[in-house]
Amino acid sequence: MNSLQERNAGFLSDQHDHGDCVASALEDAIAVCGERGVRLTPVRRRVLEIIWQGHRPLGAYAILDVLSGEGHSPAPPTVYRALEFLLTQGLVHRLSSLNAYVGCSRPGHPGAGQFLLCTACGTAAELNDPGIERAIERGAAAEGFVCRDHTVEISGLCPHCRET
Amino acid sequence: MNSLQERNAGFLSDQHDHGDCVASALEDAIAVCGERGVRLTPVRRRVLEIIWQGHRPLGAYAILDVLSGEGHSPAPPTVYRALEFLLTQGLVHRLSSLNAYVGCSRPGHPGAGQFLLCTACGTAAELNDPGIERAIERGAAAEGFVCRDHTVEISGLCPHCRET
DNA sequence: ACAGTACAGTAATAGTATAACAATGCAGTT
DNA sequence: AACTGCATTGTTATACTATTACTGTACTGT
Repeated sequence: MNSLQERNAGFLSDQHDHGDCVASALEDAIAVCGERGVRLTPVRRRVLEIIWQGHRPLGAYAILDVLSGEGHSPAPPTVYRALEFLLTQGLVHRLSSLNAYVGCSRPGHPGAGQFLLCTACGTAAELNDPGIERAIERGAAAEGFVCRDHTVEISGLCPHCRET
Repeated sequence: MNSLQERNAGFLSDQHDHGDCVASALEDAIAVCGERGVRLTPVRRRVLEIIWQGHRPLGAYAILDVLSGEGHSPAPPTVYRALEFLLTQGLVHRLSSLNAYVGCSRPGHPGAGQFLLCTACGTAAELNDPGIERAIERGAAAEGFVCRDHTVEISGLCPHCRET
């Protein structure tokens, strides 16, 4: 199977088996958590799966709704705690311009990534573009600013939607 | 008087007369609104002033608190409507990673800008860095994505705070 | 079995933002 | 000056996002 990174990078084009994509994300998450000695508990795992169901960012309460439809019906803190764990482990990202969460295409790797958000279909694609990162680092350094983290969310039209 | 852009760009260094900076922002706003035939009403003007009181991004409810301390006591929609107007006219920016609002250093110019957010002192500096913008445009184009808008919020330490 | 710790459940509440409708006020016309 | 139309603001209620604080449960190592 291709790496998740390869799969996800190409998902805006048409060769994309999404079933594999979710399964692959989960495998990677299990591996990452195993290496680090942290526990991917059932709730955390289920939240990660739900997020990976689509390439659309999902709000915390949308995740909660899915869980509620499964007899589970947890309260908000349960979901937020799972999200916090997944964020800490680098398994999901938070998109602050949408108040929503999306799977990380390079589980366990450091770095914030950049996101292409289609305003028409709602999909999010992750970039890890060294050119963008360098430009940001330079721009910050020119002001004497030390960069610790960054949020880059680009909204527009994905290849599919720009044609319609 | 220097242009607002010049003043603001240099505000992380030490030559910065903040009184002038607010006055200048207000003058520019009046000019921009005049040219466009839109009305900078008292509420809108006051909200803009409050935002320009500091280079710290301010939440909508913090603005509301300031207004309440002036006998005014408006409800949230009043503030949000003023903010919406100011955003539309390019007089303020919203920082979605902070749910907060900050004055625009190039009132009336198009473009989203990039922000340096100091996690120690809370100041926000705006960049309009063509290098970052080009890198983003390229990264998006490489995925066949049409870029309409972007959010770039860089957190870290400003020149003052990195020394302590 | 036991203690210690991490995890999840639960209830309440804080913080951010908007919908819907009523009232007011300004601009241009008669 | 009175009238009309539209932009603006007031007001109430509510939606949406997130966290605090406290309780209970289950896994880990001894």
